[in-house]
Amino acid sequence: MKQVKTFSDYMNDETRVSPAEREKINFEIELIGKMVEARQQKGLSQRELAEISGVKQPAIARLESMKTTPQIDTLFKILNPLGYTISIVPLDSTK
Amino acid sequence: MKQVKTFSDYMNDETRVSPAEREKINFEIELIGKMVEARQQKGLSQRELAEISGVKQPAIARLESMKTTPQIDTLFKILNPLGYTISIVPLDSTK
DNA sequence: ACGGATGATAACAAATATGTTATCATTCCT
DNA sequence: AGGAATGATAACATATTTGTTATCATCCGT
Repeated sequence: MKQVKTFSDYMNDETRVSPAEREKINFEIELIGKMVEARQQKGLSQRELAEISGVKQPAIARLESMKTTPQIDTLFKILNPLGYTISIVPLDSTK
Repeated sequence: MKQVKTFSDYMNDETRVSPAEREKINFEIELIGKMVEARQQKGLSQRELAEISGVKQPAIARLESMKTTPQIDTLFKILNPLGYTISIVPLDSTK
């Protein structure tokens, strides 16, 4: 049994988390961070972003508190007015 | 009001689409292209990729023929063994 | 011609996200 | 204190994707 001391240890343990799951978790952390930061930096409330993006305020709240993982169309609806998009990149380009 | 479900519906819809919808279309084009190309370049059949990724063959077929838009966890499950991941980038960095 | 592999599709169940509406606790301002 | 704004949450309906299982047509090699 491996000793798990940190979050990184947990994330790097492939017996518990697959590489794809790790990618997803890292992506969500990055997503929520940029999403919340950009929204607040633009001085927008969840309700205002809801009006602009077309995604309802409860859905935004659920996403920001990581209760749910967004669908791709929801992702673009929210990221677009915040000045972001997503792109596909080779795995080794992120190291 | 027309129901828009697939990429074909987008292409056959002459009405305007929002910026977020356009981002989604571009993303899906990029995704399917790289997904199919990488799979074939690795000499993998849909069934083999299904075993490796954990995503069932019918689901892969639906995605490659753009019948459905993947969920984010499905996206990572498929892209990871093909050597890709996705990242969040500023909008102007894609021009 | 035959058998195997391949991609596509059908039908239904299960899982998950979002819409909708309402409400709540907290913070902030007057 | 009072009121408005904010983020979070509840409950339920709706929409969409995926799992599951089976089947089909086509192509390819023997």
